[in-house]
Amino acid sequence: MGKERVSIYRIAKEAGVSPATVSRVLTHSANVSDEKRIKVEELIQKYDFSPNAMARGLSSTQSKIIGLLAPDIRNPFYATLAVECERAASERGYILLLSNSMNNMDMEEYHLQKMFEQRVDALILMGGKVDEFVSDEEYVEKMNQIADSTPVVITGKLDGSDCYQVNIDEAQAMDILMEYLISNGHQNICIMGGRKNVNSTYVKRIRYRSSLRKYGIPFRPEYVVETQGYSVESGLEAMNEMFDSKIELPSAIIAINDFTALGIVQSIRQHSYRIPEDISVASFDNTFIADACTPRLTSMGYNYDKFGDALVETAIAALEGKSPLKLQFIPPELVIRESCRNIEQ
Amino acid sequence: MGKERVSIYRIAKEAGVSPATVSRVLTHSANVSDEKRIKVEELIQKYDFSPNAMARGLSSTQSKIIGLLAPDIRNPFYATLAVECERAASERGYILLLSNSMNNMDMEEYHLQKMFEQRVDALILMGGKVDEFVSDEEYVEKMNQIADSTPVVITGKLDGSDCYQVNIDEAQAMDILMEYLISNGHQNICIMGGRKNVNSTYVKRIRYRSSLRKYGIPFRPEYVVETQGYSVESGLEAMNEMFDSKIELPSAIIAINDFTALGIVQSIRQHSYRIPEDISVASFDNTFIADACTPRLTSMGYNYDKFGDALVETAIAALEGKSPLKLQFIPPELVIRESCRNIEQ
DNA sequence: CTGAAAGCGCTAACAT
DNA sequence: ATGTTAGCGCTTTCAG
Repeated sequence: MGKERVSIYRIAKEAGVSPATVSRVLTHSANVSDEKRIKVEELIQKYDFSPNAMARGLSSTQSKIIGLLAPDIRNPFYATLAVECERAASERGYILLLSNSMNNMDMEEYHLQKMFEQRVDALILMGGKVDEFVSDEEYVEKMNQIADSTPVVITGKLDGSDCYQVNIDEAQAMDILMEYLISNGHQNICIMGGRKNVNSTYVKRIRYRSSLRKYGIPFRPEYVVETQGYSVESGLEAMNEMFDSKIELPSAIIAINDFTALGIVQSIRQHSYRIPEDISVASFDNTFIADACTPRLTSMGYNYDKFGDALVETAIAALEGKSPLKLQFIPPELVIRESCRNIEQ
Repeated sequence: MGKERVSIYRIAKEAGVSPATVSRVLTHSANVSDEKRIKVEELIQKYDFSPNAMARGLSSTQSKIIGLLAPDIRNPFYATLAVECERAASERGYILLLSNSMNNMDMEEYHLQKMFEQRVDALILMGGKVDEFVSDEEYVEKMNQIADSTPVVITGKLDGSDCYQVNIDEAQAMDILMEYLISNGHQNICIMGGRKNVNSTYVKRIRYRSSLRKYGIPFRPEYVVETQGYSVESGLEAMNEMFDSKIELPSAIIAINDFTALGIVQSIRQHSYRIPEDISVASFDNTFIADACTPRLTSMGYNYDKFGDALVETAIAALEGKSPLKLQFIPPELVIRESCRNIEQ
């Protein structure tokens, strides 16, 4: 370690070329004679040299970093998406800088700040503030300010913002799920979990009602159950309350996500009902939870790998000055397992 | 955007001071007269200026980034640990650069390379190669090479390496769990899941046997069940095989982790046995899975937030030239839920 | 306490 | 095809 750190200067001197030439072979940005190129490559090999990303970024004014701000990767939905974004970014020569906002404004701001300091080339935002039904004005203003210098791609919605949006087609997802349940003879269908001020939840409820209308099934307000959280516990408590109330039990329950479904399943089992014999349960997201649950959950899934691709591709297209679509939808897919039954037979 | 980007020069000029002075107020690295400091701070506020981390890093030769290489954050164990490391790093002014190796050597190398290019100040490695019982010689050599210039902290083991280690005390964890089961009357205890060439698994098996010996319980080799993976499916298959074989069913099963436990629970239920009435199940890691399972799983947990602190603190101490402990252990804690019963009554 | 100036390691014109 | 020369935006001696 007493040695001079190796830089392109060191390589250049030893190879008898200029630093610029070393840079050229490093970036393939221009032709270099075979002779010199090979010489330089040998030295690079010899010293196991790799260029300093900070210097490169400073000089090129491109960090080759994409920032990804998620609410909490302990939620498998975000973990899966994050992993796919990382893959997509790597495939395109970018690094993913992942942070968790923990659903906390201060944290969110802190990480946004740090990402800005790193001069990330683009920003991907998911969940949290960008998923609220009524967009926070100040927040929108701040995002627009960022979007002014850095492309911002969001999963969710942010009214009046300059951001690119790549969203799950929640509407279609709910339509498909409702059709599946109704065609299996269900009429008393409950949608359980979530807050109406969360956009994705709002959209699902809207489509739930329009599906009912389409099939001529009367809407029962008590079958739309709001919960504060999107957790296992939320589902458990909501379902317990339904048992405690005198509400007629639905034949099928749509959980707002896999976590909530898990809680609902627990409650149902604790009350000695069987799934799907007595009650059918379906959910959204199709994380590994759906597959790990007993019985395995029928769930609306998304092609996460395409989702990651779309997010990252949009970000990169935007930062390269191309104009990607402002709004894209990821098609949902119904994954049928053992938690729903046909009640007509 | 036609405007000159704001840098410390812009601030300096407008404040009538030198760039060095702006830098000083930014870093609090030296005293600046109140008058000038306030003037500068006002301008910083006005332009919403934040320093370019690449320039700062290049100049100071400190990136203030800690790299964290995990196998796969879709596994809640790693997700939890990653979140805690991120928190710990943030609290100390560092950024966490998280990547997933996906249990793939090429990916691991790729991300290690990228982290090196970013000149991360320290590296935290978990799972994968650093958890193999027989350490890969070439890998050790490479890690030592990295450790030569960058502190490396690992969770796991790497024989003959210069790395710092922060490990779960697997031995104590197994001892506690065995004592709990045995004191609840269990004699036929099975340990299911994992590969013996994974260090953490190896240690658990060793202590399993020594616990048996301590309590004078005969060792039955058929009660040590190896699986290739650490997944739900691994557990399901292993338990199914046990049912298919003519082996006497154990009264308690220790799963190598929560995932495997989940699979085991599924298999047991499919075979119409009850938990814990017929068979007790316990596991390691105490992720949210243990709490979400039905019945809720008794599991050996760790204080993840202390774990994250230890990892990050060790990394930072090392990079600051202090000499943290080379080897530290995180104490385990038994979380008792409803999946094990006392069979003596 | 403050400013001038020299880098940090690379890329990107601009020459040649 | 290759070398020279400026920077990129900050920190850090070194003077004063």
